[in-house]
Amino acid sequence: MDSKAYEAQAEYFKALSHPVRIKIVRYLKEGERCVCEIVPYIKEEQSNVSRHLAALKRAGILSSRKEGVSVYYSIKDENVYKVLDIALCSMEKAAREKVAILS
Amino acid sequence: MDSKAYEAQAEYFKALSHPVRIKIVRYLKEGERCVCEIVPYIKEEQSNVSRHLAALKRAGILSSRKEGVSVYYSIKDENVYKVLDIALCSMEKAAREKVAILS
DNA sequence: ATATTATATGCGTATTTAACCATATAATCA
DNA sequence: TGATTATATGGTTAAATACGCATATAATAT
Repeated sequence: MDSKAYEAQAEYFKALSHPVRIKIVRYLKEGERCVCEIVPYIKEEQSNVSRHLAALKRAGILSSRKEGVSVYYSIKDENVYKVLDIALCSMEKAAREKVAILS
Repeated sequence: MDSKAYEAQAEYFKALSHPVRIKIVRYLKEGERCVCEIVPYIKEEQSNVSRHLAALKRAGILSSRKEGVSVYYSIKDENVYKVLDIALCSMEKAAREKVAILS
């Protein structure tokens, strides 16, 4: 594995390294949503959400489709949920171990 | 899932969002290594590597153990390799699709 | 043609991150 | 004790990121 590969992988995780972006990805598990649905769900500035969506798209995690005046975003590859779930699992395990150590 | 959980997950991915840290994690797949082995492998400043190691430890991805003057780092939970591998897989898939579209 | 709505983008700023260099700390050895 | 080695940390700086506000763009409706 060469240095470009490490950089590419780092980019992928960088896209997932913000709570708003994690929240967006999880929200889209139910299916594609347009920006006008995502913004009120996320409860952040529209321009801010727009940039987070762009970041996720750049990383290849989301894709988008324009319909009239609306833009619909969706998950490009369901594997991202495996990534999220395994990470969560691992974190829960670590947290439980910490509890065990402290009690 | 509440906002703290999104932040915690984001922290985990932030720890993986740098090429040097990915490289360190992959290197440690073979087993624990001391800083004096990791630094020459990574070929970056010792202080720089030390901080990357600290970041991975803070995120709960690595643990460390002191033996004499040396500090040995190791993977805390092998699940991180599932995370890395699935992410890589997903990226490869996206890249192959791009090739298909362009040809 | 004008107004309206949905989304994206430019700009300024504050915060965070990464890197380097120098130095502190801690363990071992002579 | 003093020197040496391994690792971590303080300070500085440059670059990247996140955010808000204002505005551009593009599609639709009147």
